[in-house]
Amino acid sequence: MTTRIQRRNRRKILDAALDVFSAQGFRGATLDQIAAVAGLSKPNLLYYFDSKETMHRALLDNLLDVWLAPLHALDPQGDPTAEIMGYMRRKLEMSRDYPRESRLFANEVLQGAPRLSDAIAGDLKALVDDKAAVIRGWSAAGRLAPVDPYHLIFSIWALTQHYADFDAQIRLIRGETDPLDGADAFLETLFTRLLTP
Amino acid sequence: MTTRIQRRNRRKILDAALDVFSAQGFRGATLDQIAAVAGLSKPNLLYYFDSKETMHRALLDNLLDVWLAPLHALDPQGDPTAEIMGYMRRKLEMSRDYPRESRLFANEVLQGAPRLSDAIAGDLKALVDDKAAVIRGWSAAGRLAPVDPYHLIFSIWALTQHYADFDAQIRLIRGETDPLDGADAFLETLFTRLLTP
DNA sequence: GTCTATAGTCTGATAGAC
DNA sequence: GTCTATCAGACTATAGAC
Repeated sequence: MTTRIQRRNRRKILDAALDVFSAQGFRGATLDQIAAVAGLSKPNLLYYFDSKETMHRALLDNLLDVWLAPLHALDPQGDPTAEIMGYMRRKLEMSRDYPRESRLFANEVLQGAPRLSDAIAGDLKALVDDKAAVIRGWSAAGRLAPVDPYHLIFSIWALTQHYADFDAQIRLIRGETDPLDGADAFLETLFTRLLTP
Repeated sequence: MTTRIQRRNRRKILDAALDVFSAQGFRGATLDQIAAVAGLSKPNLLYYFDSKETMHRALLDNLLDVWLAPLHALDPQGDPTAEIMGYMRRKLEMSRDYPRESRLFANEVLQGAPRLSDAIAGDLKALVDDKAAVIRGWSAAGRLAPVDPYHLIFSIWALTQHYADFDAQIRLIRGETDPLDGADAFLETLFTRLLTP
């Protein structure tokens, strides 16, 4: 039996954990920091989650569905250029709306994906292989410029996630300007020129 | 007076430290790991470097010169497209030849650039502002397609560093294929199409 | 210069009162 | 359910023999 208070506390803890894990990585984060952000005591955190590891796992499990959704939505029946541009736009929106999730993911992969290799080699690889075949078909039919579908997908990841993951650097270089200001127009031009047959 | 043995040991330690810091981040790394990789005892590490922090600093200081060199080499007198393509190629080579350095840098920036903000807001910003002005001039003169110079530079960083920083993910998706296989041809096409007036 | 031993601190997790 | 107190292990750094 789960009460309303329990659900609320679990959510508060996971939100604080996302704050800290995404900013410090798994080993860099401490339960003290998470407890402080959540406004709860350290033992209280461990009443809701068995361990630091469990907390982190819960975040990654939540993350993966959200992370795969935009690519999942790429429709083989749609217009090729419009579908890929739409995918790019959705990924850029995710960098704007969920920068912490992007950095949580980046921290993991950067450190060799120790807790994500199963998910990446499983669900993510299957999804990418599937959509890569669709894109290859579009190119072969002349409906899209000939491009390597894997590098195309990687380039969308790299360009959109960069704005969340390297936010600190971009801010220091651009000063007052919002890091994402002009990014959509730039990426729109970049991919339109690449994809038009 | 610095002996040959001292120089050799310092180099061995820094190489081991780069291995571990780039793979685990600053807090994730331990002196035990670095000592094991270097083949020295933990107190011996601290004979050559005052602290873990000092070791990390030494790596970052070395890194910055190497990191800025490719953009520094972008020549205002050269052919616009050739200069930018050359810069992109040099950055991609750095991802191939110095992936650990790329990940060391990525780890730092991802965690808010706590130890790099001065260098980024100083030397790096000055260099980027300088080269951005050059690129803007080229576009205004019609020698290059009109592009936002900052986003152009960010896109080169994002696309080239992605192959080093997200290497684990790319390997899991591509299997046997070398992550960088086909990357040069893809990026060549992408930027040629973007930059041609 | 390099080692073993260890001091002192931080951190994840548990015990037990309320 | 939530807290204070605390344990056990890991970690950075130092002391001191050789």
